[in-house]
Amino acid sequence: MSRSNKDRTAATRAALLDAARSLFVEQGYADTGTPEIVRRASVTRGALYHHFADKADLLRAVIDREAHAVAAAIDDDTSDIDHPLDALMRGCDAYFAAMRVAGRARLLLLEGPAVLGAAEMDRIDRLTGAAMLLDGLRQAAQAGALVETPLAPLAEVLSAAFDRAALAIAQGADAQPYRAALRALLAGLFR
Amino acid sequence: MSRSNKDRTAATRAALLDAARSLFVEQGYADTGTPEIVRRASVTRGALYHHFADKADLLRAVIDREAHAVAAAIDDDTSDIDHPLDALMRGCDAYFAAMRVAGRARLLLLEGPAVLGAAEMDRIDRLTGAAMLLDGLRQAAQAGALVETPLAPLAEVLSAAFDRAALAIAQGADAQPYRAALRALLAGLFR
DNA sequence: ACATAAACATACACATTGTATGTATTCAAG
DNA sequence: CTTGAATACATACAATGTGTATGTTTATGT
Repeated sequence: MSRSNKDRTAATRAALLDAARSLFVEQGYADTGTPEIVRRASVTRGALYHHFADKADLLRAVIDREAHAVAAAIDDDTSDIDHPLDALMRGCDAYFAAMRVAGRARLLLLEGPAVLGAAEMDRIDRLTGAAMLLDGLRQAAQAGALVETPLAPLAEVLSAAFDRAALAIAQGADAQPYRAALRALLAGLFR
Repeated sequence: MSRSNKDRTAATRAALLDAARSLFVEQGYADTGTPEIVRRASVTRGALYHHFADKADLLRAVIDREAHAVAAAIDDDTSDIDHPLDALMRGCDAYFAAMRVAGRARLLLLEGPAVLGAAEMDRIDRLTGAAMLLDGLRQAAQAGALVETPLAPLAEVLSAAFDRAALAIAQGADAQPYRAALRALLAGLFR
């Protein structure tokens, strides 16, 4: 039987993304070789380098997929809430839940920044988690409920605080204290 | 002339640390080979592997030195302040100043976590910047001036917020807005 | 002075990356 | 339905880097 080119490409790319994701999570990006990846994906290195520019480009694709999944999860949980502080705190919980998916924290918070650089990760973040946080803050500010301070940098550093908590939780820490700490931070911004 | 073994070791290690630091900053850890490092340090790869277990161990040594420099700088600037919030805000400024040293942010906040792992970086952090932040919060709490919340996780996520700001500033962003955002965060914790 | 150990230097085995080149499969046009 | 072109791979290769094993020199303690 013969598959269309579109199907072949989709299948091969998916196999590579899945194999790469699992290996990057198990062993880290640097300690995973392309021979190992293609073996697990049941394709050849030729296929890999046909679909991706290099190993880093493969990681970027893996991370893109992961970031969009997180954004979608948060979006689902916060779309129908009106009070700004409530929405922020719900978003906070949704983010933690989404980041519990095995390996996600490592990919998005450790390997990504180091391999792709902080600038590229910022670009990805802006399409996903950080954007929602900034939105939430904007709405709160319009309601006049927020302290005076530039919002974009505030969202950025808050986002980093969330990230750190997510990483700690992903590595086995108890979620409750972090949840409390972040809620205290958010609440402190309201007046 | 003959140098003592202690002197030889010190000189060789210093040359390797300096060469590695500059190259890691210029090109990143992954894109810097040991042949290039030893060339710049005017030693051989044999010397490198005599003093360090592997390439990652060399990075750890570089980062250790960097972290201690940051801690010392903060300590200098905050040792003689009594009001807790003042001390925290001064510590904040001292941290930003220390992190402006070229390459420091990249080493401590990008390469370190990825190569050495979050756990190892936590261990290093606890000896340096994060420890001082936790101390400051503890003093504030004892003065009864802080909101109710577990201090260790709070210090951890706050530390991450500082890190993110330092990274942005190191990459050319204006420091003022970040300073304002972090001060707003700190101030919000006091009642 | 001599044995020992530390501090290098050299050579090598192995793995990995990206590329270049070759082949098979699909697609588009006539 | 055939044919040329493009896409999707597969294979082979060159270059480079890592860690280790082994050799050599220099200091150290007795």
